[in-house]
Amino acid sequence: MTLNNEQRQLIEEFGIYQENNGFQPAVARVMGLLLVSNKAELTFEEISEALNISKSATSNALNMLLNTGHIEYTTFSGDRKRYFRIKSSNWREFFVKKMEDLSYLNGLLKRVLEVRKRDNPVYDAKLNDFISFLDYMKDRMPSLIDEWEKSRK
Amino acid sequence: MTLNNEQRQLIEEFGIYQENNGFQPAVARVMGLLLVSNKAELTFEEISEALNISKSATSNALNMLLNTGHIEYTTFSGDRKRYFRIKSSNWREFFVKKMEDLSYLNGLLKRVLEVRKRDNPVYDAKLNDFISFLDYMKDRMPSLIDEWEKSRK
DNA sequence: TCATTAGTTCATAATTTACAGAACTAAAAA
DNA sequence: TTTTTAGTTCTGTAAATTATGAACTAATGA
Repeated sequence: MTLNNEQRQLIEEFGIYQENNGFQPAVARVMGLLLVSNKAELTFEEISEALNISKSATSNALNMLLNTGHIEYTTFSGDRKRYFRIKSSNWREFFVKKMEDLSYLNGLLKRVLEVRKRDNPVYDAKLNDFISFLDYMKDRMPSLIDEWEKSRK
Repeated sequence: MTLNNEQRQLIEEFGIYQENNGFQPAVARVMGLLLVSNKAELTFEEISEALNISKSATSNALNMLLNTGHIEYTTFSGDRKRYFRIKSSNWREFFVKKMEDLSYLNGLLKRVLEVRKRDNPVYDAKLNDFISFLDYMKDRMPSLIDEWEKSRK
């Protein structure tokens, strides 16, 4: 597990990005490492050593990432180790989750409109604008993905 | 400042949503209150009392939200109080920020491709897919917003 | 000029989080 | 059968976060 300085730097930057997305620091670093490393698959030990985190932190991080479907592992017969890698199918899911998040927000905002009673209708109108915008986005998203796929061919 | 149970509930749910977006609990509740309250504009005191948070927590939350451009206030002559409200222009900015966030991620991923040296080209291919997808999204977003605006008329 | 109001700042307390280290377990190897 | 390996779980704690309350400030009003 040799990492050059650029790789180490990138792991940190990606780590901070994912911390801001609500991941624990060590978990975020593991994702960064699996993304940036020259080897696609790394063992428990390699991860623990490369990132200088304890076995318990490594265990915790890997299990969290397994549970949330961010990583997976393969095994080889006659080798007790597991080889962890980023679940590559996950990019699409990641984006879908971002959209679902907006969808959840939109649900909250619709309830806000139902619950509050404002004298000045301008406020409700503005909020309605945003709600309609989010609805529109959600609507268009599938065809947008479609178009992208076609444009690739 | 009377809030019914639905409103209180919604403030909490919106609060948790915004906590997950990186806001402090009290800050998130202040946003929720300003969104859900029947009055569009609330004073320092009303906010502090409605949410049952100390003056210092209120001061801190309001200044944070002012600094980050999430709220604004008006004043009335002969009245020393400030009347805080959500900056309504901000919905658009909120969405733009989400997109910028994806754009930042995309920048990181492009650097990942440059830095790592994978034997199996399939991994790079998959990552390239995602990068190209994000690029495509960023490209299409302005015209999508355009279309939405036209569809409103 | 003194009191009040509206809000800020500071020290500190309470809570949460994030991780290390050690003891442990279960399977495989010797 | 004992040892090694690969990882888990549990306990303690350092550090960070978040909020409180009290003291303070600056402006207004009486």
